[in-house]
Amino acid sequence: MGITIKDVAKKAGVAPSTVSRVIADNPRISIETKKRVRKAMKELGYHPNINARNLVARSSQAIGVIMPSSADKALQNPFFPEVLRGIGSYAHETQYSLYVATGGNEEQALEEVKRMVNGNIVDGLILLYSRMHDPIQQFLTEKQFPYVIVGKPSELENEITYVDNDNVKASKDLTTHLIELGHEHIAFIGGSTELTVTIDRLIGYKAAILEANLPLPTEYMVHTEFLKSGGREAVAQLFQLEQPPTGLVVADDLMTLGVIHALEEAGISCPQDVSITSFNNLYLAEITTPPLTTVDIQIYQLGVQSARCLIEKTKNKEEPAKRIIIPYEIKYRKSTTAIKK
Amino acid sequence: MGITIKDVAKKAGVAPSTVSRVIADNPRISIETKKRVRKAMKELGYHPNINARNLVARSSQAIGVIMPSSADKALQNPFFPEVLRGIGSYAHETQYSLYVATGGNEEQALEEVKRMVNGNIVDGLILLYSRMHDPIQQFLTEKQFPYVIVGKPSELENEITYVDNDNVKASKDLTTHLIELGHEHIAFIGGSTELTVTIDRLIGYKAAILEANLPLPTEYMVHTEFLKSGGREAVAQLFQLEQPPTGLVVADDLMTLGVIHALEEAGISCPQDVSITSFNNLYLAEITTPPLTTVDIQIYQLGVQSARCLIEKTKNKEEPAKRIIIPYEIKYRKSTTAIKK
DNA sequence: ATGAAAGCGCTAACAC
DNA sequence: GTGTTAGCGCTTTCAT
Repeated sequence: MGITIKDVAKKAGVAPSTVSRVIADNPRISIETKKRVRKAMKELGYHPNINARNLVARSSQAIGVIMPSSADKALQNPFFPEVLRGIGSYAHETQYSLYVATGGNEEQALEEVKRMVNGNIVDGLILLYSRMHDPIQQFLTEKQFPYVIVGKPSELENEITYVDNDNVKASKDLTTHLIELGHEHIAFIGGSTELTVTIDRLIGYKAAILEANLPLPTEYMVHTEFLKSGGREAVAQLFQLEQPPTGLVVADDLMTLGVIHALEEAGISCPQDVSITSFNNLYLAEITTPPLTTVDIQIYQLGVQSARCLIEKTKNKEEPAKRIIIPYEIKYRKSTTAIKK
Repeated sequence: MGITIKDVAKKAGVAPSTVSRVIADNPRISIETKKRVRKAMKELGYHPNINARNLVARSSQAIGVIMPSSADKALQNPFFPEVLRGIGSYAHETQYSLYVATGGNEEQALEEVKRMVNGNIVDGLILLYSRMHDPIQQFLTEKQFPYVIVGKPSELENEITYVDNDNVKASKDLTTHLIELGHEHIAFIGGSTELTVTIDRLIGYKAAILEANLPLPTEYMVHTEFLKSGGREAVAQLFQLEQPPTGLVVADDLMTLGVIHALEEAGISCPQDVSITSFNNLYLAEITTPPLTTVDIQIYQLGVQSARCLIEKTKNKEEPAKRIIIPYEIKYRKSTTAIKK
């Protein structure tokens, strides 16, 4: 089963190596033989065996994508298919294949990574999350295996290539927007503090608040599991306070959906009673009630650029670590409004 | 770079073939040599080169997953990461790797499929969509390449293995539920009529309506692009009618989100003015306002079972085509209520 | 129970 | 320009 390079060679009346060179489009082969060989390939329906090629080339022309371990529901976030689409697009362009690992739990994820790396299945990896004390990162760093992070590394920031937004600034902008609308009581709802993205967005929020000389009670900074129970607890906590917030910075659109729902249940409506700002500009940010003022972080581009970086890196191992910052754009919609006096 | 089977053989004082047999856990090797060889592998940090193995085995221990071409926003549907998680879980268990292709457009998707199939990159494919006149399916069928569909094939139903829900029945149940709540004017909002899933859900809807001897004006069956513009047109169309519906069967939770939003804009509220039923039980179905009555189609299981079928099939090419029907469960929530008299 | 050797399909020196 | 040949790392007869 399967036409090989030899069959083509025979049919075209040349040596196998010539066929190989034609495939590689080696300039030292005459145009005429190229034509003849290509014709033979067509007629026989030849397709190169990637495994054989990779075996000798010691590379796989494939990159791996590691999703966050799926114990939590975070994977249901449309963020992931969207980055994947970006990565896939660049991979396709450059003829790379795309492996994914959706580790059930942390341990399984590590196993998969080891399999991919040790088995020469992929030339490099993209991590779609960034956590502190991540055994996968440790493993890759030790092995000196090429990888890039979508998001910001929690440590060794200068030694790891990553693709990210300026989340601090974006968050600050968002908060400042609320301040400019007259809000003086602004709270922050974020995901796990283990995630660097949460931390950055928190920092930006704090910076804006402090700069404006507004109060910053610790009760205004709430962290909830990324999706679980839709931010209900967060809302409960915040709106029981003596001085409940009138503005909210929420770290993710999907979380915001939960927040809005919890608010409605509590009889608080957006934007009349509370203005909400959010992150990611998922498709659903436009079709919620109200549509969300949110940061478009260009998820697709995050994907494309991470793939680009990684592939560069696998081709040139000496490529220095770099950071790529993807610009963001705030989409102003109906979930924010000026404070009523 | 890389420890090979030879290094292990030398260190353990055996022949390479013996090491190979140890890896395969061949019973004809004595326990003692096995131990010795395994020890050597550990000490050297040996890992088999998958490419070499696959080259001789003529298999890749990998399966490919084809997403729908991402031109539309459908990919942002959390359905996809969720099936992927299911597939990945089974693949991991069985030590298979997972390739994905997120074709930009139809043509690119076909290219990727050809690359995967012809290059021996994968042993089989899972299609995460089912469309009429799909060139990818045609290609695979011609090649006799193993594949399974998540969803129902539009043709050759008995010759293709697929994993699906009983969408007709589920849709009928949903519609009947509305009827039992006293609704007499029930409309259907579905996605593209090219998708078999839409068709099945439409059939179920119709069956229930007819069985109850209710009117079934053609204006009550609306098809909109799966996500685009959040069902706004659909809503506009339906609620301009002389007799607007009081019950809605919508083919997807994410679409429903758009529908609810459009309704609110039009001053129609759910469930007071219109009851809504939906499909998929995405995470967000619980955190919308109101929470949705929706069919839990067990997306994760769809993934697991499709992987299981496919892997069985790649191992035994004679495995007959079969259909696996995953049970569903209707989640009754607040988006449906009895009609007010 | 183990070793020797051939070969999977391809590429890359090295010849000429 | 093109052919010859030697592997890449592994599995798998065929011997012993």
